[in-house]
Amino acid sequence: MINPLDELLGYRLRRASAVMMTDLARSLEPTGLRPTEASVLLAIAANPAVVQSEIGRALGIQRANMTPIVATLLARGLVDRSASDGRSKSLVLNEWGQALTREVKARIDTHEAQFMPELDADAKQLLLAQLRSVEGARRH
Amino acid sequence: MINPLDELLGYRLRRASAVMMTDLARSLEPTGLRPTEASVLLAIAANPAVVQSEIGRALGIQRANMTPIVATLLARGLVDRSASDGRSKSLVLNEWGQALTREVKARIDTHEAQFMPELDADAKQLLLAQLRSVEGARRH
DNA sequence: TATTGTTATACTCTATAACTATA
DNA sequence: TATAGTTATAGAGTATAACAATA
Repeated sequence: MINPLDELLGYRLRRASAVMMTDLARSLEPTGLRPTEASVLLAIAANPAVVQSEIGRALGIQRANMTPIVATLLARGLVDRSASDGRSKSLVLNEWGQALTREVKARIDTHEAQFMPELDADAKQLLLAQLRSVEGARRH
Repeated sequence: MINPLDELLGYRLRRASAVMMTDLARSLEPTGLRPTEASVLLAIAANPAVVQSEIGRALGIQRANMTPIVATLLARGLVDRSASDGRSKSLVLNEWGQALTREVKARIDTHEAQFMPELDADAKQLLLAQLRSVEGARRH
């Protein structure tokens, strides 16, 4: 059967992304984290005392959707939260969060390596740059 | 703020794909079709009398999820369905479906062009090939 | 036995609107 | 007025299991 979408950038991105997301979800399963939760965990790890809404802006997650994600990380005892000013709340990883972050990073590294077998460092950087350029070509 | 996901292929694919999917949905809005429905429409157009389950296999849509998509296309009067054998059902576009397909193709072309400003034909083919290779590197 | 299509259902991610409290 | 966080809700896409009808 002819697939008329084969040559479409948007379609290829969607399929490639779906494959990697499915594999990532499976790779993270032993940590009990979903991809979105893991991405927030890594963002907190890289930016101690960051404010919740700022993570959302950086990761493209809306404020309203950050709430249950952070609630999950708090409920699992990975993150500590304290008032930054009266309305903002700073997030930091505690000891368990840091330990789990190391495991998450290792699992993501293994996962990523599965999908870039034949690309050298330069080709990988070019590919990432092209993807950023696609993302940045957003229409307004 | 540092985004520790910036260099991850999976993350860049996800973000780029999300941007294009959002724009595609908006580009298709005047047709009343969602991206998934449009993709099935194009698949039928390219493969007259194709069977429903085969479209699903080609597009990565499960049988169970094809049912409501095809039902929408039937309800909109774009597609005709007839028994292929006792259990399979052949799908063809009728006159309205063909007309809407032309509009969908035009809108997708415009949409795609927005996101590949500086790539020549060779670079585009290379990029598509890399995305196929990512997709094919699926673990089992 | 395997396949087609269907139904029902659940989960993940995303989107919007409205509310409070603080700045 | 604008921002941070919350709540509630809806939609779109995807996933699985079970079923009837047919190959």
